[in-house]
Amino acid sequence: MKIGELARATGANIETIRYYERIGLLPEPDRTAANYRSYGAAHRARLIFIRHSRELGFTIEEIRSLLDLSDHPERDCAEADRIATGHLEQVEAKIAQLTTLRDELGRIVGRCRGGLAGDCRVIEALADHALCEGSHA
Amino acid sequence: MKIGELARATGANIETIRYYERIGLLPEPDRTAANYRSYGAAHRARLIFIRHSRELGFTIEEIRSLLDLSDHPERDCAEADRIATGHLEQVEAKIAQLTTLRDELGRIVGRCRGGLAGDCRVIEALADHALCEGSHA
DNA sequence: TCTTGACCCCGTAGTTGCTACAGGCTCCAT
DNA sequence: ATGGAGCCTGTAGCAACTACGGGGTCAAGA
Repeated sequence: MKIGELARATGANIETIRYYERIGLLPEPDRTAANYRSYGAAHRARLIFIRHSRELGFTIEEIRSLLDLSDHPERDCAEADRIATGHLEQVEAKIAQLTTLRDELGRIVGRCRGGLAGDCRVIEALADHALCEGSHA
Repeated sequence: MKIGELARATGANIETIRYYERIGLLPEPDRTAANYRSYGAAHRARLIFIRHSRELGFTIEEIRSLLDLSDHPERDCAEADRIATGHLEQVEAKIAQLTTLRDELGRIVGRCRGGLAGDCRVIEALADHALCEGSHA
C-alpha cells in the first residue's frame, strides 16, 4: 500500500509516518519504480502499535524500547512492565497535579463578579502569590 | 536587584526571565554601568504573576491578555473571567482524558505476569488495536 | 596586586512530537 | 494533453523553555 492508504488504515497522518521513518521508528519501506513508498502488513501493524502507544501517552523513546522488545520475543518482558508501570505512575501523578490545579482555578474563577479589571478577583488572585502557597482560609 | 536575585525571589530561572523579556512579557529593566539588568518591586510582582499563571497552566498568550487587563484597571474584567473559565474547562477535559488513559493503562499493566516478551500481555495489548476501541469485556 | 570563582552578558541551538510549507514529480482519467 | 490527486524531498515552524559557548565584571582572599 502507498503512504496515503497506510495513513487512512491507521489514522496516522502522512507527515507523521514520514517523520517516524526519519527517526527510525518505522523501517524504510520498499519503493516503487516511481520512488513511492510501498508498505506491507508488518508496517501497518507496527504503525498501529506506535499510534496506540502514543495515544496512551508513551514517549517516542519508550515506544522504541517497547518495539525493540516486541522484535525480540526471547527477551524478558520485565522491561515492558517497568515502562508501562512507570508511565502509569506518571499519568497518576499528572492527574493528581491537574486536580489540585483545577481546584485552585475553580476558587479563582468563582470569585469574579464582573465589573472593572482593577477590582477583578481573578487578576488579584494571580498577582497574589500567597494564594498558591496554601493560605486560602 | 540583579537577575540572579530576582530568580531566587520568584523561583523562575535566569534563562526563563531573559526569555520573558525577549518575548515582551516582562518589560526591559534598567541596566547598571556594567550592563547588568536591574529590577525593582514592580518587575518582581509581574514575574510572580506570570509564574503563578504558568503554574496554573495558562499559556503565554493568555497571560499576555491577563497582564494587559491588569495594566488597565479601567477595563471590563469579563475577559479575565472568560480566559480563566475557558482554561478551567480545558483542565477538566484533560483530567477526564487522563483518567480514561489511566484506566486503560491499568488494565494493560495488570496483565503482565513476567516471562518472555513473546508472551507479554503488555506488548500484546499495545499491538492489539481492538483494545483501544472499546472491546474490553 | 593578582587571581579565583561567582555572577552576568549575548546569541544561537536544542528539546518533544509533530505539522506545514515550497517546489517539484507521477499517475490516472477525461 | 491536461488537470488534479497524490507522492517526493528538505526545511522551518509550534510552545515554553533550557543549555551552551565565548566572553565581560566584580568582590574577596593570598
